Amino acid sequence: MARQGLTHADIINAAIELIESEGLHSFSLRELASRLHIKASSLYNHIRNMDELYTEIGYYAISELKKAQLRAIEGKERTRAIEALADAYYRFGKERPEIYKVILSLPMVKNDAIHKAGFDIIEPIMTAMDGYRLTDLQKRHLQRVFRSIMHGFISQEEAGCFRQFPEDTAESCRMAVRGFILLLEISEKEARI
Amino acid sequence: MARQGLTHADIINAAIELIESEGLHSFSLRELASRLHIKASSLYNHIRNMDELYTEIGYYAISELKKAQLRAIEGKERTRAIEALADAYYRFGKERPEIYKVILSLPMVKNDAIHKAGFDIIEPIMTAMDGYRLTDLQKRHLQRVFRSIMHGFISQEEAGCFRQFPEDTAESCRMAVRGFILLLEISEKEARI
DNA sequence: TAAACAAACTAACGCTGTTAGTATATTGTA
DNA sequence: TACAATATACTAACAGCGTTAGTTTGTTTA
Repeated sequence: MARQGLTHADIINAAIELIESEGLHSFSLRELASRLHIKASSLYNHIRNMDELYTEIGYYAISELKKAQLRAIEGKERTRAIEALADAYYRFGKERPEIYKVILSLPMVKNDAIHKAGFDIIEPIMTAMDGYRLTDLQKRHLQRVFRSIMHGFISQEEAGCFRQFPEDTAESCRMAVRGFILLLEISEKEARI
Repeated sequence: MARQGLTHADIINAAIELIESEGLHSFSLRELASRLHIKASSLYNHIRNMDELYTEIGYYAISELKKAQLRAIEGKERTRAIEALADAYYRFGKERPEIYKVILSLPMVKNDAIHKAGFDIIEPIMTAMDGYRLTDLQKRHLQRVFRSIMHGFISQEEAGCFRQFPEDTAESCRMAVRGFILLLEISEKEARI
């Protein structure tokens, strides 16, 4: 009754908005339904269940993060590209922490869609490393290193794990990125041997 | 009735055991109570609420991680100390992933107990850096870098975020640690200027 | 205009953390 | 030893959660 022609996309968008404004922790289907002026059970006409909703939001988050990173490295090479990439990642994590968290909750089971999402995650860093003469094996290890540094930084800062000292965390992050660049440079030298 | 003289510690220990065996995700007070052959409401004679239970388990996890790290670096210096520290951290995360996760859920509000726990987290890496001639400011930044790398690695591997390639993740982790050691070495040179 | 479909509904189930009120076993004290 | 106090268990219930079944109703298609 009082049908409003809600689409699947409307549901996802409303869910993203709600998660970003109220936090992932307090998100619920009943609250989402209430925002859309329907009952929770009516959501099931548009989504299969909560897990799939999270999965879709996770895909969205990954694609947004990817876009931000690709935009950041456009036209840049080597050190400048890596620094810009790290900066874009860091800003995404700080500006959209709730959406960022959803990525980690993705069920990384061998599934075609998740397989693609996995490669969307690594594409920016892989591209940014193009300017370095590295073997594929080195790149496969090094992209993990980069992602560990960035994810570790964002999630710990968000959780309040860096509050022991007042020093600027962005500065600590730049230091971490510098360590990664050093690693790229020596890996490059070793690859030539 | 049929009183069994349960103590606060019994509850915490049973909770830890249950989380480690069944996973943090499926943990519930009713399941915990069932394992102890009491009703869920009876738990409230021993704990204030679930948040406080998690907080205590988080303290436990931090102290275990700290012990493992301090044991690992005993008698070691510089590169060997850092590598041993990283290895101990990595193994803790792999062997006790469910308990490890609880640390991140700790409410890092300014509170005396949590303040102490925060310093328990950084003590091992701070000690391991003793062999390097660094300024206090450098150490405060660098401990964040180390923790980011290690936490980023553990949490992403646990979440399945490193499954794009078959390469050994432990090898990727050693590479990350090598980058951190490079950073320590260059920071040391800069500190002498 | 009738049939098919889509999108909403109500009601309920089993799960969750949590509280109030009650009974009983253990412990401390006179 | 007897009595009071305390601690530990209980039952019953509440509000919230995700989810399902069955039903009504508006819209679209034939």
